[in-house]
Amino acid sequence: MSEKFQSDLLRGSLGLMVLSVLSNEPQYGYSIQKKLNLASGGKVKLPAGTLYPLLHRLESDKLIRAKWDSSTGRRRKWYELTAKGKKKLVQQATQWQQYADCVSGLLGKVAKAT
Amino acid sequence: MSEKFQSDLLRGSLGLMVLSVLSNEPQYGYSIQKKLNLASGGKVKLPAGTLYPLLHRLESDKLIRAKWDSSTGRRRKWYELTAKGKKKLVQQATQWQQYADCVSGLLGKVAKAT
DNA sequence: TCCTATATATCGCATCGCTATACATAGAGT
DNA sequence: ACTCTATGTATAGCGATGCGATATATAGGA
Repeated sequence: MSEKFQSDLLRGSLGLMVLSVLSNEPQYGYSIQKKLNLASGGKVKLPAGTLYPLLHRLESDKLIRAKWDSSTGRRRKWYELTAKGKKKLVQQATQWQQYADCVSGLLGKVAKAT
Repeated sequence: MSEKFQSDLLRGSLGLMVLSVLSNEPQYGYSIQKKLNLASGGKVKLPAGTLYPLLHRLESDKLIRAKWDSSTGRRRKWYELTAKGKKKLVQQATQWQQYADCVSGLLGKVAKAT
């Protein structure tokens, strides 16, 4: 139970989900990984090889901002949303909902047949 | 208005949408293109460079079956679902709905803030 | 005659999720 | 003291695929 979603489904929404997690409070990579896994009921398991390059992309796009912290013994890189990131989050969330509604609409008949 | 969705969103659901269109009745490539565009309110504009390779993939996966027809003057390649394709359609539609619900759930707070 | 729509096809680029690999430390169990 | 697991970040390279560009061919209308 709680199988993983196929990779292709994640395309185009992983960045959005990460931004969403960060909208509540600053997080570091590993905590984002755990939060997403938990919040999705174990369905979204971000491997490190996906997570960190993604965070780097979001940072170079100025959607998030990074800050190292070693004061707690553990060396962690904390991320927080930038103003641009907050705007992007709302924008993309809206677009995602539209897209999901669109696909659901197209699948309407199929879904009923289930 | 009626902008196109970004490419990455389409990943993992384009095949599903094509199967869905074919579930009603056999179609040829160009008609699938037009149907999807229409059914999505102009939001899904499948370029030929996406459509035909996709159809070839679905065919080599035995999800659809092709048959040339030149009797109408126009040379057309008609596609129809195989039994395997019908099964796959239901399966993928179900998974897509689960995924969409999952993402929507994660975006809940953001959506409300809109 | 020319232009647009119809109809299918392929090449090669760019993107990005993932596996594999690497490195480093904290803390618990033996 | 030692080992094992969890924590924590990082990159190289592979594979899949959407898309722009390009090619080819024909029907039908202006």
